[in-house]
Amino acid sequence: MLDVFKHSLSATDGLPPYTQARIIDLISNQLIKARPYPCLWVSVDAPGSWYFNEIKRLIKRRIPITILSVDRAPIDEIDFRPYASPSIMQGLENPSISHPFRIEDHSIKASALRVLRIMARLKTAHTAEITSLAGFSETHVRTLLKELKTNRLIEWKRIGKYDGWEIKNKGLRLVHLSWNIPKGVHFAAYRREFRYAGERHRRVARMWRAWLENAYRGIEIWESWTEVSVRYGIPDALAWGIYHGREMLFWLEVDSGHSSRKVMERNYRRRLYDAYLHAKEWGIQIVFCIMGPPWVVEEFRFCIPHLFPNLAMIGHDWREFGKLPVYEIGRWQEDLEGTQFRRMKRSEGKLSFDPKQYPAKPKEKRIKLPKPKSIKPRFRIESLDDDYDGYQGWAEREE
DNA sequence: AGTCTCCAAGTGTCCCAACG
DNA sequence: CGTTGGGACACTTGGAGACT
Repeated sequence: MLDVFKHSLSATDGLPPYTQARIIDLISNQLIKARPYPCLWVSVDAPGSWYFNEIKRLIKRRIPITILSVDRAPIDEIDFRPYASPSIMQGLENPSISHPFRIEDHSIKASALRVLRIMARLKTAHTAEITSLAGFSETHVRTLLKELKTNRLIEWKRIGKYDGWEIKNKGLRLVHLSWNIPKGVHFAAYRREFRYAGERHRRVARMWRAWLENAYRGIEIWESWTEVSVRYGIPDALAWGIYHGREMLFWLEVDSGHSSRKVMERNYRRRLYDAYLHAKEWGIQIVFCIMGPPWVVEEFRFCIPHLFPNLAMIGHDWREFGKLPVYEIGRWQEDLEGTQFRRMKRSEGKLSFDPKQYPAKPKEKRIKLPKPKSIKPRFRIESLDDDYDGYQGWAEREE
């Protein structure tokens, strides 16, 4: 007799598809240990097609698994892959993971949990950043944060230059529970972000959602994540939603400009090609945005190997929040001339500082390291497996 | 100057009961 | 039987004030 277990997830859980896929793998591993012939039914609640397709692509199939949208149930064994024996359907009456998370069992509102989940990925953050990622109003997020603080799930403390929020262990445990992370496994995916490197870089990436909503009227962002792996490259931020009735991805790279042009060129050629492959694979359009100081944005045009049919490339001054150039698929657009800073510069004459006369720093030295554990190359190109082992390494070191 | 907090009022949606 | 409107709820908007 075989067993079918059900695992439900939603795109609004605060995790990108890659991380959800890792959870599914962890659950599979757990089931292998617990049962002789387990099968897994994964129920995915997500709009559009990209999220669903990514989950499907990213999971490892160690046991028979079926991935279905939330409104469907497996009908028979051929829904599973690899194939399961027909007898599994006997267990399908009311299958589930041992104790699936139900929010009603906990004294927390759905909106507060959403904020807490975001905190779990960020670890420490300022209110504006959480607001942007949550997609709620600022005041509402504030009240939610206050509630979370009263429940001792997060705390108010000094983060860098200003005060901010940090998730506590209790909060982390609740979030892990809410994601149905099996007990006893190392799951430190929330440490995707480096903590002390590049204040501004991190800030811009976390504000990506709010930035887009400000710049493009009528855009609907479903979710936005920072430092997310999409197999092909790791965008600093990735927003997913619809614009003009079309499902799209908005890929952000923030570049503070501390690398040589050669390194820049090599990195962006690779990254643009990655984005192109991803867009092609899923038949969607991607807007690839570079943000940084003006000279970096200007330099970017020389890093474009050629124009891509499903990729719009835009560049913008990272000091000017809430604005972006109008994009056009298959083209490169920047709006440096239109920014308040450029106008100012022109009226004042030449800048006294010309970054181009200074030698470029090697890439590895661009991150300041107050703590040794924040060592993390900014642009890593490695396989998924390496990446995942990385998580575990981090988790072990910190626990 | 840039943040965060508190407060009051306003919008939009859903449910349900009363009314024509 | 359909519609109407009150209440609850979740969230937004805007403004005053305080902290650093």
